Amino acid sequence: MKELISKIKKRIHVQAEAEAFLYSISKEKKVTKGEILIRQGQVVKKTFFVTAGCLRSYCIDKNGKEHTLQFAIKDWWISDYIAIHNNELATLTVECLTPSTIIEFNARELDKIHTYFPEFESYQRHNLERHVVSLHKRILNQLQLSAPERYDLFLQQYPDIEQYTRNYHIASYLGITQESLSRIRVEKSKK
Amino acid sequence: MKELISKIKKRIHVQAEAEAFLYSISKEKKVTKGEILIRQGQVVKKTFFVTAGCLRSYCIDKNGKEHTLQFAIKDWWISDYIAIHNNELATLTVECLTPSTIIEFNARELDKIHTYFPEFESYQRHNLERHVVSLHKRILNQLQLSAPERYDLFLQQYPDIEQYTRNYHIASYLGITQESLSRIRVEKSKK
DNA sequence: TAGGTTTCTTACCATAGGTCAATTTTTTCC
DNA sequence: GGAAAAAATTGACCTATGGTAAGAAACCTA
Repeated sequence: MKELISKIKKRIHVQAEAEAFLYSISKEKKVTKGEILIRQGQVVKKTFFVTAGCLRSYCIDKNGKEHTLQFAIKDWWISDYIAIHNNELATLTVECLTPSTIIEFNARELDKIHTYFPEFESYQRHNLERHVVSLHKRILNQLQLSAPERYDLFLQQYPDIEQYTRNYHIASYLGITQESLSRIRVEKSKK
Repeated sequence: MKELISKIKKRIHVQAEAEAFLYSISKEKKVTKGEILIRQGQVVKKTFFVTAGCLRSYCIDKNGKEHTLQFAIKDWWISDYIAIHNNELATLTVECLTPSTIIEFNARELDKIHTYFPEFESYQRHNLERHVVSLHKRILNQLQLSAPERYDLFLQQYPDIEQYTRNYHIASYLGITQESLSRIRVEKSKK
């Protein structure tokens, strides 16, 4: 929790009351590998800040295949924002990939911080802008790059993530099968 | 411009001063079909609100192929947010697809509205949240749907856009070639 | 409304990546 | 440390979509 607060403090002034509020609505938790924090089809109340380890969010399509939307490592937030924003049931599943430490927030409560402490508006707006930009880039990459190119870029962008993930997690993020990823890795190692 | 202000007023209170500020930094323009508002590689200073017609943003890859990131019709914003946010040269081109009316803003000036009139922070945060959600959905659709399914969904989501666009605009949004889209349309009409 | 340009369609072939199944390797956990 | 489970690899084959090129249709614009 200290990490999160000091991260916020780098960008805005955090009053003692705001800090206390954040503490009051959060709970630090250790989660084990394989634990499911949000399950597709259920009500989503929580959002998570990762302080150690790695989580991912994914959806399961009509053929039972998984598609990874996001990985979250230290200092990232993860939840099902589609469900939270639209007030719908979860379309995503959030799964813990390694033993991790997270801070759990009630999403509705957390949202109130913008009302109580308006300086958080600008903090959050900035975060969302950054997020939008990274999503724009991801979409453009998906449209214009081949599978091997996307994999190379992924390794650059997330150099540390392979230690946490299985190959099929990465494949399902890149939009290919694990078999294809395996072949791409073989080709790459030949060079 | 009235449309934009009344749109904002639906969500927050807009002081007369804020309204005046918006007027002072904007310019309503008519643009013709084919006009380029932002060109890949150039400095991006402006952001556009569409009041009539249709624009799109796209990038050109190393093989010269276009990939559409976004269409913008009435009441949508469009620019190269990657460039604006990262203070880089444009990676996108913004092109006018039909005769359109737009309101042009200097992006830096517009950003100041959040400082001068903090109630716009929450307005903008809400917009960004919605945008993030729609981008999440687009990524998931791209990962899990076939080309014909993506096309069907596109027609549902943008029922009016076909009147403005050429088929290859849509194809490049869906991540397929115009020839493939043509074949998909033939199959669809057979049913 | 003619002539040129752009867009769309179609046919044929090519290919990236998918599917399935068998095998090997790695991880898990008692 | 070793059995069982999970993950990764590999090979043979398949399929959705891409590439190319040519002709048809649509659309500007004079």
